[in-house]
Amino acid sequence: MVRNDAEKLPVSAKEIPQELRGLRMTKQRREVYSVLLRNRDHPNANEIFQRVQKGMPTISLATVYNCLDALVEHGLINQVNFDREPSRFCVNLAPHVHFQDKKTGVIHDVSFKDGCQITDLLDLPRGAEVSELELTIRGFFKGS
Amino acid sequence: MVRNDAEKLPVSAKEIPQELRGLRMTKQRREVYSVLLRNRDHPNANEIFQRVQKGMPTISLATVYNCLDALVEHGLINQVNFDREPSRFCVNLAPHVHFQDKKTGVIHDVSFKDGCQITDLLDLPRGAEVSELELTIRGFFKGS
DNA sequence: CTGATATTTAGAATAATTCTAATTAGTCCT
DNA sequence: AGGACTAATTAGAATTATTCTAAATATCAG
Repeated sequence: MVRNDAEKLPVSAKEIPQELRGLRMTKQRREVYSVLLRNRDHPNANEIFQRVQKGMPTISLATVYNCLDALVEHGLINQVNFDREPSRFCVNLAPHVHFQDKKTGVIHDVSFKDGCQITDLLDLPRGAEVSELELTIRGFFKGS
Repeated sequence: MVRNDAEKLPVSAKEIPQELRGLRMTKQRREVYSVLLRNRDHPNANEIFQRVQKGMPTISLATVYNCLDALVEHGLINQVNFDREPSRFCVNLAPHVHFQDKKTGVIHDVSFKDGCQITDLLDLPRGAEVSELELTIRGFFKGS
């Protein structure tokens, strides 16, 4: 699910304060979060674990999962699922969806054209109120 | 991923021919498929297994997975993923997306308003050609 | 019928994630 | 600062959906 959020993001580890949205920024959470800020390629938990280990060799994979959960819970990151692949994580809080290049596996953030609401296109059942929406797209790049 | 497909569906087991879209209809595949036709509540593999077992007590869970794979491969059913929950399966081949009621867990098929293309609303990267698209929505029903 | 191929089966294996219980770190008093 | 609470981290075990393996069975082509 992707949230709509106008708040300014830290761009580097140094800008991450002691506490963010009520979440205590422990050393481990800061490290996980800053790995996501540094390289926005939608890594999965294991990839994040490997990257964090470089600067913090004693961290455990369980902690990475705990940190990711906490960051997701507090709305600092989004969890992205493509089918049943391992979940990926994303710091982009602006409303967007995901396009995966089937050739390279690379995931692109895709934003909405101005003033567009996906739900306007749908025949939602009467009375249905949307609280989470996830759109994932796969495809190729023309002539590649 | 949900396909666009105007072909008429069998409504019951009796109508399922020997072969469908090049897929040999073995006893097990027919049974799995007819369970999906009978009760269109988006069951997962294990639920399908339990239902099929009633009429075919010797079937194995691995076979249910094999049959579901074959049916998906041949475009007879769709696989539906909500986050990291077990995959669910759906015989509705018309273009549609899924809305899950967070209160009851019930999944509703949601169709598009006439002439609407989701991808028209998106700023897709230059040259991107969509081949699969999955949209899942969760929410509540007003006043419930 | 006979051999070739495809499917089914039971059970083991895999892999992402979660859980458990013990340790460590951080916070809040006074 | 010291002591008591609480929260977070850790290693490793457990869980669970799914896939794999190898043997048995069914189906098809000639």
